[in-house]
Amino acid sequence: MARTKQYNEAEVIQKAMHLFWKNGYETTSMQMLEKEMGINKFSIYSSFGNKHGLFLESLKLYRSNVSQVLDKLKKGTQGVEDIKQFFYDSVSSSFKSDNIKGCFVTNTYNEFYDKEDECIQKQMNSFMDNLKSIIIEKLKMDTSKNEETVLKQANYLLLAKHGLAAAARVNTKKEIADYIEMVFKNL
Amino acid sequence: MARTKQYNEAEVIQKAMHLFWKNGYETTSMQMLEKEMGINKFSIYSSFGNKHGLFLESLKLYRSNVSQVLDKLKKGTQGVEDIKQFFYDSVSSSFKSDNIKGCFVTNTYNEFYDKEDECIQKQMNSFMDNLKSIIIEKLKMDTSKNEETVLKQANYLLLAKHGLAAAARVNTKKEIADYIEMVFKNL
DNA sequence: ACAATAACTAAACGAACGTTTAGAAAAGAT
DNA sequence: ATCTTTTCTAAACGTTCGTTTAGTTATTGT
Repeated sequence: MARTKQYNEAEVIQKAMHLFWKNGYETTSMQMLEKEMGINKFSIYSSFGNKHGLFLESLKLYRSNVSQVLDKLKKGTQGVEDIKQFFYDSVSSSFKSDNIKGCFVTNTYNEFYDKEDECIQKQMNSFMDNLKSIIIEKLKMDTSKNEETVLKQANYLLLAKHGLAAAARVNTKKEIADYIEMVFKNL
Repeated sequence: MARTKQYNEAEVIQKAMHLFWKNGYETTSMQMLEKEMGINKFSIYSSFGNKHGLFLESLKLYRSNVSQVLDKLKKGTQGVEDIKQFFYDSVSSSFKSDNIKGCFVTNTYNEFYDKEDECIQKQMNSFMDNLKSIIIEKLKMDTSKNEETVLKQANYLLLAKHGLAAAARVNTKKEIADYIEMVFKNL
């Protein structure tokens, strides 16, 4: 046969993901990706097609990482308390090391909102829809709430989560903790 | 003397501001600015130095526009209710016409957060500090709140405002109204 | 050991970016 | 009306972008 790859695709995607996560799509250049991933442009293109393909793989990896946190939320039995814990879990990964970069999905959502990119939009919407249905499920555990209240609170929480992810990039851990506590005070 | 300018600087800044507001700094190209402002690149450079200078002028214009809303907040006598109204006022301009683009300052804050641009950072910080002190002032109108509570709630509201501005770009008017109502439910 | 084949390096591609510049057009002062 | 001065047009500047391509290196099966 022939020569074998000198890099592991899963490993280099992870490195690409962190770069995209930190800087966004447009700001991250192929040059930066080369350096961070430790492989040549040619290798990137032969493995992932193009920059966009690499970004999609990074998004998928992020989602699969985050699915652990979502599973934990899904399996919870404490309703609103589970959601609150999910909020904390969501931002906790932003504080590992010194890289505060919010939520990759939300960052992407903000960057691509008016870009008309079907692949990305699809990923975003399925993520958000999934999250919303889980939140509704948790809220319904409190049977005293009627349908309307549940939906209103779900919308509120989604927006709070969105805002939190955006704010997580520029605020301190304490400020964010205070914010989460206040958000759930209202439920 | 000689030929006179065929455009009004104040007018073209306004057009530039809307473009930057909608797209952010990097995404807005000189080509787009030429088209939107209706003048040539040469004119832009002779009036504003460079793209960065034009952006700073756009930010200043935005702040001076927004200062009306801030003055209204400052003059309010109803404490928390004034802040709530300020939240509504802040997003209302996003719904004039179909251009939902959040808060220009917050958008800029997010884009420039890790860019090390002193001029921009300075503008951002002075805006945020100013807003925070006004919010604290309003919260203190309720004399039953102690210093600690006031500071905590002010941080909460700033973060909520930040998140709101980010979310305003992707959410509907109703979702945003629901969010604001929930934010102020127990202050 | 050798030929075949895939992975690698590095240079170049066209396009778009922000910025500059040389020359044409126009308006006020004399 | 002419001269002077400034604005405007339009083309080109050097970089950087994402992407491609020719040529070299290395590994595997025979």
